[in-house]
Amino acid sequence: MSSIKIATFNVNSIKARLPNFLAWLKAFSPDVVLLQEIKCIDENFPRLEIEDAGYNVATHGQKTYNGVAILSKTPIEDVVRGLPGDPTDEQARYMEGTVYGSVRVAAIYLPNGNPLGTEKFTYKLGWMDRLKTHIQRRLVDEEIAVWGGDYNVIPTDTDVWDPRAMKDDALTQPESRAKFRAIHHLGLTDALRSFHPQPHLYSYWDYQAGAWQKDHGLLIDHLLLSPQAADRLTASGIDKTPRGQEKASDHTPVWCELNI
DNA sequence: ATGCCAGGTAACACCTGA
Repeated sequence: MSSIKIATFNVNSIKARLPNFLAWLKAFSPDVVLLQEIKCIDENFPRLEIEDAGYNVATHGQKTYNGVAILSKTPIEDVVRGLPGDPTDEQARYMEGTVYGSVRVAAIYLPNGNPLGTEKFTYKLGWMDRLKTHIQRRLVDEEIAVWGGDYNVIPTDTDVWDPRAMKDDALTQPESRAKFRAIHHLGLTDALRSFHPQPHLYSYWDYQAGAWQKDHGLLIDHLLLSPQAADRLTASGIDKTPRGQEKASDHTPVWCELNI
């Protein structure tokens, strides 16, 4: 029996983050990484640099916005790009692959949904319905599976520094929270919360208004585990180190460790 | 009430983010 560390990290542009990200890979040595907001097409992903660091790479990018990727120290098999359920959806926000032979992982960049009252919020809610339907279908396979990423949902009022500051935000709306709960309650386990139930743990701090220095954060990056993955969960956490560095992403990695 | 900061694109301003 050995264990693997799986981390999710919204890098806010892989090209802008490359030196920081390579330093983090070396220091933290995750076995699998789920990336969001790579903000480039597949051809422009810095594949060689990341392969040189010891990782296999699978990408699902697009120009300027969004984009997800999976990195693994082992080959990435059976890659599927895009979230099923809407053939007209061209935004690169979802991909899956199998790592370590039998661990199914998905990288998720759920729509932000702001501002309320626009088609952006409608798109967010529709995307969440599609995600729930898809996960429900995948759970039938009883695989060791991890759905990790930037869910753009603050699950409860204790997952934000001041709920009043976010009360009109798509991330805290009852509809957003209800759909997140519906996904969670399919039988998934929140890896972070299994070991760290305390309030006011954050994975995101705005660049503006000194949010990092004041610890005015949000918890929006989550790792949801199938029962078969949860049975193997041994540790989890948030690595705040990258957020404190120069040229940081506004997010920081959330990770879990599984026995395989 | 709004902008604050950061990244990308394209162009020397605007869009998006959460």
